[in-house]
Amino acid sequence: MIKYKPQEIEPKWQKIWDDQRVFRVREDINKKKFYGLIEFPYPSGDGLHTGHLRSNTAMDIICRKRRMRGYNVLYPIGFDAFGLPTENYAIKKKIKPQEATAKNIATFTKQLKEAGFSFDWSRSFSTTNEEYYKWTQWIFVQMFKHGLAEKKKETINWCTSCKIGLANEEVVNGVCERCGGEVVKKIKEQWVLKITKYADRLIEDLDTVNYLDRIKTQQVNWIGKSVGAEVVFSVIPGNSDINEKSGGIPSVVALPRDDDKLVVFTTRPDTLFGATFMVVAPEHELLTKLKMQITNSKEIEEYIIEAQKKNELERTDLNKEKTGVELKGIKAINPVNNKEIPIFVADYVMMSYGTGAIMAVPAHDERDFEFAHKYSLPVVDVIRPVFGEPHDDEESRRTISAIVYNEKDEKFLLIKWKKFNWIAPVIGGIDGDETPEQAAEREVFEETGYRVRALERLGGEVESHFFADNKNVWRERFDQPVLLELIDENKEELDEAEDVKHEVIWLDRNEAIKQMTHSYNTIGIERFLRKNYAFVDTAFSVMVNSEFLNGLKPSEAIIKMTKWLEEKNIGKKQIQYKLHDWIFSRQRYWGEPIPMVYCEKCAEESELIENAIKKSNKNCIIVHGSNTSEEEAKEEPAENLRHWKPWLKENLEKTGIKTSNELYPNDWMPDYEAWKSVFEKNEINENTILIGHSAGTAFILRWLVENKKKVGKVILLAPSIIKSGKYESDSHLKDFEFDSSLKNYFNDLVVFYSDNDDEYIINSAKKVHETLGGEIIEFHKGHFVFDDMGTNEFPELLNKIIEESNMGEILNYGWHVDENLPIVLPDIDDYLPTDEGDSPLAKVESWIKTKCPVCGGEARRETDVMPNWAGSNWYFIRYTDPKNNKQMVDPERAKYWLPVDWYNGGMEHTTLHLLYSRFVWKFLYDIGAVPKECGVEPYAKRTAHGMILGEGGVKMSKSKGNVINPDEYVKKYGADTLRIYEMFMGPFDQPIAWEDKSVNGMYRFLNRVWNLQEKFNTQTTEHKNGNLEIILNQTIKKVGEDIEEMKFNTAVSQLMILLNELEKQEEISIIHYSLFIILLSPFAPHIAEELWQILGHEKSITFENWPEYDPQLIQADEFELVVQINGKVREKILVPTEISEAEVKKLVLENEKVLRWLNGQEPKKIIYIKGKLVSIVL
RNA sequence: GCCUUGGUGGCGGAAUUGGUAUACGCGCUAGCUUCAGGAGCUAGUUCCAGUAAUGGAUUGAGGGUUCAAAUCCCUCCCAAGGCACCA
Repeated sequence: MIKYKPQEIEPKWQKIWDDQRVFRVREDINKKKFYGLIEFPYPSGDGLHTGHLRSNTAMDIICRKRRMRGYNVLYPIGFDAFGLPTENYAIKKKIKPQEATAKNIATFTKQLKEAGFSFDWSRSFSTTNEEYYKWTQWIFVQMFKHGLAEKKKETINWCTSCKIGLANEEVVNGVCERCGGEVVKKIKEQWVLKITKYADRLIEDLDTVNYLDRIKTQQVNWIGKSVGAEVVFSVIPGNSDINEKSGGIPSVVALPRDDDKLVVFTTRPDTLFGATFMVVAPEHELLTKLKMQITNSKEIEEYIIEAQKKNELERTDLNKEKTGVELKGIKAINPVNNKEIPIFVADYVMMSYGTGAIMAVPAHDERDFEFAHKYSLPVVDVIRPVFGEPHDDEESRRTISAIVYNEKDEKFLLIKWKKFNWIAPVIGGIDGDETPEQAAEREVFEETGYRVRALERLGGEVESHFFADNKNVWRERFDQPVLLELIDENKEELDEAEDVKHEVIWLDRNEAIKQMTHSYNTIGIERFLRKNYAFVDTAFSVMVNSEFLNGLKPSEAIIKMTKWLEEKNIGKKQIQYKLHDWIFSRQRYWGEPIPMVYCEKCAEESELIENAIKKSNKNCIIVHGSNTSEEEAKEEPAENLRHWKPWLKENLEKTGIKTSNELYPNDWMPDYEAWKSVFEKNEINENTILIGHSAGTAFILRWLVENKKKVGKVILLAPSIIKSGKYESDSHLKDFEFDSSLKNYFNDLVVFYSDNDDEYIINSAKKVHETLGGEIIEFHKGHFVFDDMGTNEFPELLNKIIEESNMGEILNYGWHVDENLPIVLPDIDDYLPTDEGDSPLAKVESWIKTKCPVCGGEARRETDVMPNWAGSNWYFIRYTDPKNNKQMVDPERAKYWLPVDWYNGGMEHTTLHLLYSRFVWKFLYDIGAVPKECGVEPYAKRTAHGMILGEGGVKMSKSKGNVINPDEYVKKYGADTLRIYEMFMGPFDQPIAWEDKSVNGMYRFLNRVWNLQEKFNTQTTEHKNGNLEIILNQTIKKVGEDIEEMKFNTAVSQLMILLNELEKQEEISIIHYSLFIILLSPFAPHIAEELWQILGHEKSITFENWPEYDPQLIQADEFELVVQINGKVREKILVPTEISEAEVKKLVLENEKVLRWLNGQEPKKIIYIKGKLVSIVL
């Protein structure tokens, strides 16, 4: 027998797999498919690292097992090659990023092939291929067309050393995640993808997938949905002396102006009565808007500057004390009780969450309490903890509990009741008009003889209901905890009566809480110890000091208050997300160009629209009518309506307007009756915008007259049916007066028409304008005509009108899509960004200059390039059809392979990459680019592997010099050894340290497998060895199950157990030997193939059947019965598996050793656990 | 502070539907083999006491439930990773 030489075997088999195309797959509807995916690597200059190998090996094992199970397995690989590291590497080495990428991909390819992964290499691509990024750009274009991409000014994190903008997620501890450089705030125009519109679905659809729980949790936490209410506070001019006036009648009576409002978001509207002040973020607009009213604006300005400095330098210093400044000269009105409360600016409130302003409820929010404590602001309790249940005839009492703390020895003063064995603080009733503080001082002196001084109240009152043994009555107690200090340590003599009842004890913090006999008495000390007097728990509590909420549980109060706010029109239910829209661009070179051009002329024109519909920010209803008569309708090409109808429906639904088929009762005619039902279904008031197109304008006008409703704004797009003073009459439209009286039904009118419409439309538009006034806007060719819905701009524009009517600003006007994809990244020589931080592409004038696709005038290309997330969030789709140059993917191929059945990758990618790619998938699904059959989620299952750490458990890094280079190990031991080691080293999902010594053990294992050939005997066919048979079957079971659960370490150990058993045999049969090799083959494919060939097989082992175990043969016919006496193992007896309980008991009680332990005693109890043990209790 | 994961021999770890704690591997010890070995084979290896039989202890700490706890419950400590004033 020759020696095991992996260096010879492995290249041999890698070549055979390649030459014979063993792992290439095709769609085959007769076979069950399995799509296994690993994160495609970033081909860095450092080469493949051990982490890639671990993840890839794991999925390789799963895929190889699936093939043996008869699945059609797609296991693809590619390269995520755009990005800064390569760009920097190229600059450093003075080569082009294109060259660096090509070189790195070649290295990675070689390394991956040497590891023996069963990839289908024919489907491989790099994100930098033009044929690939053409579609990445296409996806961006689709997003833009659907209003999900927008270029807008954003305060971004700017890395001063990389000269790129970073997403919030990429700033770690105030420095750049990548280079560690300083990060500053900078306002830049950025492309932003509106992932927040998908926030809800990104949470909800998690129910449909099989992800590790911690991955799901991470996704949910990252999105950070909270439900609460938006509440509007009025702002009025006000006296600045808060202490005098707080809670009183407003000092200056002034009607709140429309602008003077402060909107807050709160998850706890139930606590509104406890809101005693407000806080705005330093960036809040109120500060500039009311600058003239604020009397101390200079002080405020200084504070803001101070806060900004902090933001830049030590944003992460969270232990810093809260600071803030009151805005003097203005006040807010708490809308629930009309009380005047002060407003502060403080940097503990963030502009990026909610509305950038809060109502502060110091009694029930730790941060607000801290702030209130520091600035001596009033604290109003609105939630009171309750212990026990109310009881009939209970006696009510107001009490104090005195928390006396001695700082010197850190002990609390408690008293021990001799008769009842109670330990409690001093508790006593409040007499007459005593304050709780006075009562506490008096009670402590009376009961203990110590003279004490009250310091402060520890939160609010605590309600409890209990039976008072000492007085023999039911009690209801409202107890105010008060913190006190000793004046001195002298103790006066007590009355004998008091002394007999109880004794004084001093206990430290742990003992005090532990020894106190009643839970409702510990709350004072707990509040003191936590330095947190704010009460936040809501499990057992009721609302107090809250008028109509009093007596309710907080959870009920939230609902009631939200309803109340809505009725009074001062607030509404609101959902907030932590998730931020995805800031998309990078200002460097090595990425996909963003296929957009900017045309100044178009932008100017679009500003007109912006101005026209600005400020109208509520309901928006679009009424479309296409043709005025059936004859005319029939002339319209059917193609138009096929595009138009679904598009209109979809867009209307996005605005929240419900649509149904009745909108178009027949294929041709818009129907006024149907539109009426739409009007009726929607609340229409002065905030409503009605947009009518073509014949739809008539429906609007008619409806307004019929219903005498006033609306905010009417926008008429290309009105085409108004004729000389009367409305056109036909079978669908009644006559109605078209005159200036219509003006009474709207606040504002805008009429749009475009210059390429026929005279009829132009005249109609002018007629409307003459009669009703309003603004009239003419557009150049291209707008508002929908002869080809797929490419026309009208949908885009309408989208914006819809959207901006709800959102406010419009910034994307002037941006047009360049449809000539791919927009190829030009070859340049100077890779340095400009001083303003723009992409080096900004210097390539010849590339930038282009024609406006809409007006044909001069326009400029976008010079930002996409971040590397862009290419990596849809690559798994492309694997199913990588060579398609007509579509992103062929729907039929997508239907067969997608969704991905199992996706494994690093924990570091389970937040952003996963979230972004799920978002992109959902979008592609919505627009039909991914067929509906593929489902709403891209990955059916997602798992994560632990990181491999360097020797000794520290992170691997080049600077530490502890990076493991897989090449060395492949050379020395072979890939099989490396694969087995990486699987065996520890639990797959946990981080684990590399241990060089252990690798050799795996090599030894494979050597022993190899040497087993010596014992193999073809003559031996049936080798019925009981024990071997059992271990073999156990191994088939365990290895199979463990692979599914990714418990590769125990699968390998089971293979070792089987090997140990095989080695004990004199001779090994062909069955045993073959099965062992098959079980081993997913882990160590090369050696398995070689041994398989030595056995005389001509075909690859890849498609051999994975074995089934025999359940009968898993258990031996005898087992070792463990005998426990009083819980200790005292004896083990070999008994037959089928032994009965009676026999066991008999056998055990006859056992010599057991008798010795029993020592004549009669067992109280004997418990028999079948097949395991017997437990004797004495 | 919050979230997640984890804490078991000298080391990586196994066992968590409560039922023999320490499987498997590394390392170590002794012996065999070999000219030699950072090779191979055999035996041993949780700790303490004992030549041994055997006994006792032991799963981060403490408490509880149970005939029985690494596993379930409570309190606390430690480590790694993530988030970070989220209203």
